[in-house]
Amino acid sequence: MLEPHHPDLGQVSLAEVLRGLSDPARLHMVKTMYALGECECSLVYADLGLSKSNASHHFRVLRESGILRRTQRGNQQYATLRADELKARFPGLLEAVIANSGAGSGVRADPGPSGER
Amino acid sequence: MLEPHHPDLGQVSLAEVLRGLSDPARLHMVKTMYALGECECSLVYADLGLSKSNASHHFRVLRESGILRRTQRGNQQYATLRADELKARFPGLLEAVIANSGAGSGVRADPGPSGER
DNA sequence: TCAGTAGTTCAATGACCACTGAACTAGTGG
DNA sequence: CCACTAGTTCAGTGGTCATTGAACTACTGA
Repeated sequence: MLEPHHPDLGQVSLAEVLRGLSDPARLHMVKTMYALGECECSLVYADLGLSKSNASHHFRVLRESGILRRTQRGNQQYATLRADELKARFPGLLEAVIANSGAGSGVRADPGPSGER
Repeated sequence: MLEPHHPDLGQVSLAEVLRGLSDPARLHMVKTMYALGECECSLVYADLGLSKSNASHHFRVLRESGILRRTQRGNQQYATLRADELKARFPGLLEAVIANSGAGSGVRADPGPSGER
């Protein structure tokens, strides 16, 4: 398998990183990786109920946003947050996201009235 | 004109806020508002080259993500970052975004010769 | 009343996104 | 060689997004 491309973080804009983080499933994945360090992909999305192909999609988005790095060992893919690089490029951002990704931050409590338009 | 709806920040998820911030134009708007405090909408998007309707769209996204508050005085709409509320709800996040929204964060930079990695 | 200003709403367009299931690739171990 | 496991790629679907231009609302000042 071809080594997937990992962008130079210097080339990644803040907006792109935020876009990568702006999905509840991906936030959950990031949080898990932050807690576990390098880990098998299956571990990251096991409790998320994502299908294989959907998980693969989200991993790709995160990789292309510069948020994680993937490596292969044997039969399995491993994923690692590019935590140090992110902290160097966007100081305080990852810390804030991790600190605020707890309960109540990824899921809304109430659908909201959506009373307009 | 009907008062627009401003969501309770307690109901807004981190993913939604990140989504609101994940566009270069909106990041720019947020940065401008952070620097200027309450200000006329026209000031916020004047140097962005956004059309009126497009700017109105982005203001609505930011409002619905809980990022800003809009008020009307006379003929003009004013926009204010909900900075204190955001800092209370997602500590460190707004600070990190503002601090990293400078040059090179919203727009891809030139590759740069001192290539690393 | 009338023109001008400020901004919203609407319909439409093209792009992209999340998600699915099926087909595919690649490594592991019998 | 064969099945098994782990994950990717592909085509397609429905939904949302950014953007535009035109029509509309609402306030202001002459």
